[in-house]
Amino acid sequence: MAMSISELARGAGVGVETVRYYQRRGLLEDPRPQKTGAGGIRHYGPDEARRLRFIRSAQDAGFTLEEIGELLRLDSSDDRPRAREMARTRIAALDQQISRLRAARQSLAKLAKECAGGVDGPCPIIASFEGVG
Amino acid sequence: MAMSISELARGAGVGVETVRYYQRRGLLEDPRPQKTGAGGIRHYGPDEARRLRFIRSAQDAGFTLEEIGELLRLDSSDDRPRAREMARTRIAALDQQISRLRAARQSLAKLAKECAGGVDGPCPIIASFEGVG
DNA sequence: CTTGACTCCGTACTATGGTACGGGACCTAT
DNA sequence: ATAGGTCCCGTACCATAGTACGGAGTCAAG
Repeated sequence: MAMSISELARGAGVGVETVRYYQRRGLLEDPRPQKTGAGGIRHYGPDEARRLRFIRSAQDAGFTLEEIGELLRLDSSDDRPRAREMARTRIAALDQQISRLRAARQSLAKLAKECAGGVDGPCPIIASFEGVG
Repeated sequence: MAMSISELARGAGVGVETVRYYQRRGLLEDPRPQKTGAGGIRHYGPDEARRLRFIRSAQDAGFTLEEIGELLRLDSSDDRPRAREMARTRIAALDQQISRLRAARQSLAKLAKECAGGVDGPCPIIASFEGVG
């Protein structure tokens, strides 16, 4: 049940240094300040593991660590409007980004196709992107 | 026909400093080395403008500036296999990224919905992402 | 022929998200 | 009880993609 930092890290697919970085950023709590003075080895439970996985998911969703910090704070507060707003804002950004990536994919497909077509000579890489940006 | 650096930059929606940065990186040529010694004010034509727009498009497609440099070099070489390979690799990465973003969008929609549902108390932000990463 | 906008150039600084390093403490198996 | 593997801690460093700054040169208009 109680994990070491390296087990915690491995469980989320990140490095130990990354976990420690998140602690420094205040995204993960450092489970120990109340202990009797001396600095000893930390132990982590499923809560920390979930929190860490959440951080990675939220990162995949495009939130910055800064925003993730806010989300984590919201998770235990009652500010629903703020949480909804953040979600909506990010969804809009995601939709935009997804369309951009789709457009980019189109251009690349075009590039690959045109490049496969001719027999020799350079393929028109720059031209393949014309009228896209 | 001949533009100043700031016109070139504006035309691509970037800053002058960014153009100069790309020149330093070797992505845009510096139109002048062969001129008679003295360093004077550069003038840019439609070629440079297209090249700059390409850089932005390729960035949207997720290529790094390093990779864009390679693409630009490929554009005037005959290495079609390499160009196709880069395109295919990037398309695969884009497809992955698009799915990830879609999944993230799902989670966020869930978060927004659950957060809108209850009347008070915190909304389960972390829980909304469970089973996503 | 000066003023103000723009340019050039080099260097330094920024933000983001880590990654590495070195020394000491600690824990476990032999 | 000692060797090897972890852990803790602070500090430093890294890559990417710019952005800012200061001083000097240049250019067009009034």
